[in-house]
Amino acid sequence: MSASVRTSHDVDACVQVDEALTRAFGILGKRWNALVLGSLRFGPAGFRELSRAIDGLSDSVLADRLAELTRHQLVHRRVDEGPPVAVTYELTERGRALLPALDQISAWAVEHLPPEPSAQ
Amino acid sequence: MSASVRTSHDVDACVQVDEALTRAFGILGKRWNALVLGSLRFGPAGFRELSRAIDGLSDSVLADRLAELTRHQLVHRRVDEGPPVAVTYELTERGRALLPALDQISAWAVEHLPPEPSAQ
DNA sequence: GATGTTGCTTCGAATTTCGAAGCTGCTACG
DNA sequence: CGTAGCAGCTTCGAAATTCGAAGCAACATC
Repeated sequence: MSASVRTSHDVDACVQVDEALTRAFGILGKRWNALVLGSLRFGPAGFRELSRAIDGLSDSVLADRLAELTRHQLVHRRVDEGPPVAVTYELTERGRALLPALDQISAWAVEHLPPEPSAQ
Repeated sequence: MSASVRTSHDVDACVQVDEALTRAFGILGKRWNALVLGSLRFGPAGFRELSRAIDGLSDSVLADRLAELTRHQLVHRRVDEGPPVAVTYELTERGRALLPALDQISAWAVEHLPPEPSAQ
């Protein structure tokens, strides 16, 4: 192994551990994905509903994010052929499994992250 | 108020709940932040060390991310005036408080997120 | 049939992210 | 001394992403 000087600990070892984290934040690390999942936390919702619920998110990006989350099978796109065709997005089991983690992050923000941009 | 048709539940109510999540993912939702925090999980590390540990992250972005995380007081920048000046980054208490959540996300990825980009 | 709502898509512009290179300060080698 | 190397960044355009506004088809409401 290319063992060079280690100042404190072997950082290279983290790379393995972080592989799962890298995969997770390949999805969650995009600007609105976690918020979309968070908005679906309490039940299914339609496109326009989500668009209004998440402030600052444009339609084009929302469509992109929903497609991505659907592709990763975190949300499911259900089409109800009415006549008034209605599209509903809801979390899959995979998506629901992520909710406890999101709750924990939310709790962390409440406890440790001040509302101001850290200006205090 | 503009109360329109609700298909399933009142999504507007989520906005309040998601405020903490929004704040959290204002930081974690940027492309490398969570990985940087994850790399500091096991102890302090230097700039170059982090640069090599996180594959694909360029120096310019790393500097940006470290500055941001430092501004939010998630990491602490310690300067050891040698003569060989050494800079060390380490998690603050606020940053350490986030680790359990990151571990949970990592565990979720191991259980629910296949290594392939959802192609299975 | 005029207006409004839903579920998107397309467009060009603004913002962000990127990699490569460069710079200072120090050590090590010869 | 001279060259080489490493640490810790900063600067620079180029590429990728994100943005808001507008448009469109299908339907409901007035």
